[in-house]
Amino acid sequence: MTARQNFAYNLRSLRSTKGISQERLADLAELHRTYVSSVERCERNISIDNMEKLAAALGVDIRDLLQPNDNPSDRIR
Amino acid sequence: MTARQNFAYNLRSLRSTKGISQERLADLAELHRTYVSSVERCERNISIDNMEKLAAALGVDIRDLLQPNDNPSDRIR
DNA sequence: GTGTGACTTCTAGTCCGTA
DNA sequence: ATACGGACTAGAAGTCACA
Repeated sequence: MTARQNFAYNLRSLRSTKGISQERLADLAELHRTYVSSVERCERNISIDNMEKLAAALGVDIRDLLQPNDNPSDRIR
Repeated sequence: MTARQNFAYNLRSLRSTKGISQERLADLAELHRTYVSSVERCERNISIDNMEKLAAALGVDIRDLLQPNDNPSDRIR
């Protein structure tokens, strides 16, 4: 369970809870749609500035996106 | 008070509380001494992987390094 | 022990497309 | 609405010499 995996999982989870699309989130955070997609798929080593942008776009604290969770898919890796 | 500023401040603060040098921390985290220095001075837009390395080296949770604080120097900026 | 500028290598991040 | 690929540019990673 890396920080990156937690971030990816929480991002997707929070985003869909709020009912917004990757595209919309990307716009709000001023990032590219495909980039948000790759972050959620845990492919990217995101920087702190962009983590903050995404957190702000979702209206949460950056630490909320780093909260440990035990999503099954992470355990597989 | 950006996430970056919080991280920088907490890193330095926690590190010196533990009484270890930048050099020692860098070794523990497998990063370069001058890189740690520049992160503490808020010059670098550090990535999540390196944040995790530093947190692990200090024996704390990554979220502890993102805790908001009201250090005076940040207010000046 | 730390700060800093300069530098190269590597990847983050964008933009175009297809499915 | 999302995944994924290729090609590209911006910027982070990583190192060094010197103060």
